[in-house]
Amino acid sequence: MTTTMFTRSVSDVAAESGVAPSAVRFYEQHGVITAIRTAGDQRRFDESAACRIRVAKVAQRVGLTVREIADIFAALPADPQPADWGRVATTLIAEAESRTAALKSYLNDMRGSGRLCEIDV
Amino acid sequence: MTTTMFTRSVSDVAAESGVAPSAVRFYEQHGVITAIRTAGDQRRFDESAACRIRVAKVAQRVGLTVREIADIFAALPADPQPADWGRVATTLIAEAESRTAALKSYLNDMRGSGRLCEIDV
DNA sequence: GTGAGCCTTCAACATATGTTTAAGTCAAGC
DNA sequence: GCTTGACTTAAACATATGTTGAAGGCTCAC
Repeated sequence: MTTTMFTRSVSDVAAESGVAPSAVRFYEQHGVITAIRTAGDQRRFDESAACRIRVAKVAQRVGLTVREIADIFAALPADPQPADWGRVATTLIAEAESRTAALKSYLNDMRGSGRLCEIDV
Repeated sequence: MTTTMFTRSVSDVAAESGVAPSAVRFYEQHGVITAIRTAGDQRRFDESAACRIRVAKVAQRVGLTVREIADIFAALPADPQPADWGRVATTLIAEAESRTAALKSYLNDMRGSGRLCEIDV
């Protein structure tokens, strides 16, 4: 069993995930990623950090807030396994589809409802 | 043919759409809705204003910005007809589904790509 | 053990999305 | 004609999502 290695610095994770170092610190402050500290108080991340950030950026595009994403990621254990990521993926997709369904439903209802925002296909 | 009537005040539209009067002014500033002015410089909206706002609120939930929504609504003529709303609805749904597809695609790709964010179903 | 290049925190700034408040205008009923 | 209530603009405030800059500390390769 390999112990989780917290070897990445802020700039490592920034480079791996394609965001600015300031964003990496921001995501840590808001619980999207977590870090341990070195004796000299520097952050060290494990390999899942860059992954969490990349997923978070895509999730933000479907309307999820950083807080909501952090809440969903709370289900990920330390050293997440593929199955853990799978459950998170399912949750994220369900949320995105739910919001799209709400949009479709609202737009569809417009068609039916009297003179209220009449709509046609 | 009925000429479009700009009869609603800010508070009328706020009540009809379920947002605060300040939000109605905000959406006008950002092009989500448009108004004419009375001789006394007060805003008057047509019946589509409350509808635009309600649709905008649902669209924001799938990640569209106010700017993006205003751009999509730019396709609506004065006194929009059901068919006009239908085209806007199609555009909004396509955008929402595109973003959800991007999320799914990204999460799905994670599964395949080596040791990069391994994921399993 | 030292210098270059990271890292730290904190505060200010920037943009998006609004709300609140202040000071003043306008319309309508009494 | 005066009061009342809704309207106007402008600025300040609030939250979310970051970026930038200053002042200083840590690490690693040499």
